[in-house]
Amino acid sequence: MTPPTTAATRRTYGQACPVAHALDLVGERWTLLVVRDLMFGPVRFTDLRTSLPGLAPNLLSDRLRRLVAHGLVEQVELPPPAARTVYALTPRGRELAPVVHALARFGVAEWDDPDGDPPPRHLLRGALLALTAPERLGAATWSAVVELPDGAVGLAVGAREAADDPLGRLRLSDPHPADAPPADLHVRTTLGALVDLSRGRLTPAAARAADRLATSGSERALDQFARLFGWPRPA
Amino acid sequence: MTPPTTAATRRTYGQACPVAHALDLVGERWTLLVVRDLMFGPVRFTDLRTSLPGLAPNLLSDRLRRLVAHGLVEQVELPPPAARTVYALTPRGRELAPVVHALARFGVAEWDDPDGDPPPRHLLRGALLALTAPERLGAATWSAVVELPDGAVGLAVGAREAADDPLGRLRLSDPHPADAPPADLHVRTTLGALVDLSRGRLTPAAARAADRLATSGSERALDQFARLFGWPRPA
DNA sequence: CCGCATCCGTTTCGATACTG
DNA sequence: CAGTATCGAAACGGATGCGG
Repeated sequence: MTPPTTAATRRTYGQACPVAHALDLVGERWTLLVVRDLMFGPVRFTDLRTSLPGLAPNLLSDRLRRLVAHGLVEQVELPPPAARTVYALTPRGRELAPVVHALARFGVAEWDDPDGDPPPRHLLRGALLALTAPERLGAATWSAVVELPDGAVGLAVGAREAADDPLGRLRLSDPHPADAPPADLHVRTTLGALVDLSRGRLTPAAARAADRLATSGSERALDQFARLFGWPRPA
Repeated sequence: MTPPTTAATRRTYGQACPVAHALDLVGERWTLLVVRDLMFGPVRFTDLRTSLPGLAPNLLSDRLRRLVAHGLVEQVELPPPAARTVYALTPRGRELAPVVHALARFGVAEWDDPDGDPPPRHLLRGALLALTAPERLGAATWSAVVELPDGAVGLAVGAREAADDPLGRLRLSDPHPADAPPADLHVRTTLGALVDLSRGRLTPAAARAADRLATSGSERALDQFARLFGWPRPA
């Protein structure tokens, strides 16, 4: 009596609802983590394997195939001198940036002890991004270098949205390019301090006193930085 | 030879990443749709069953239990005169609003023929919300009634965030309360027209000419409404 | 009727092995 | 390096049942 299940039965919510439709595309296990790892630029199959331990290769294969089929990801063939094919987000795929960012901001609220349990290097930019609230960006343009124990990340705020960047005016680079123009601001701190600051559990003054924060450079840029990361105002 | 898998292995990503952690909490199948249906207020178990056809009761049970365990949902016992228990988002659970909203905005971009395949009534507010871009809200406060073929939805923009509302300054009510103060603006249209307008595939003038849009009331409120829903400017 | 718990066939996942 | 093939273990989906 089993209805023949025409093999077309890929599990779908099939509701006339935008949320349900979005989850039909990216709601499966691992899919949004794959998108996360494509968010900062093209990567190879193997890069994804190492950045997503626990994801079996057949599943990664399946997820990528499905993302490609839905037009969110494309396979790009590189010129022969080097590694063959990379996966990259399409413009439509980049529209998932707000989804990933919203998840990151939600998840970061319960992130305890980021210093004791630091993310692998390739997640550094994402961790920083999760602490920012881009809607609080002022009109100014500025740049900064954030020096964390694991390395330095560059941060630049442009005047307008960069078309090729999923993140709008914000641009993160890891590692910070050595030949970049000098940044307006240098911040030396730890992820844990940034988390505590953004939650208002720590004031900049207290962080400095505890040697968890040191800054140098433009005062104005620091002001913007503090706003972007939600630091408590000195009042 | 099966490794004993200490039974503690509930599938978790276990990555030191805010996105992965968020998905550990709400990444399972159905979970975010349950949250979506709690977003506009408390509902009963049975309400969820009817608003989520295809979700088996044991799974709904499981999802709710898990959400409660994580502090995102709470079970509220109602006074005896009526239906017993309802499920409601906790303040922490309401912080998922940006996630659901981001998914809705992503999903709505591929929503074709909303008039031919209209969402069930309880999703009307969500469908409207998916078409808005709250970051484009001006400072003004105003209210409107949107009359769709399936019913009228009230929309009110407050001066400040309402603490008990996940949506910030935006407040949607369905059905539009008959005893509410008169709205600044009346909009009679269809979901399909709103979608086309927000995608810039239709101008307000063309929509009026085709009898897909009729408005009355405050010009200023209409201006705000058009901005909020991303209508193309007459220019 | 409401709020689930139980049972069971089907689908998906996860680990490992293997191939161009 | 970039995947495919295989197979046991979970998770899911549907039906049914049962106490309050």
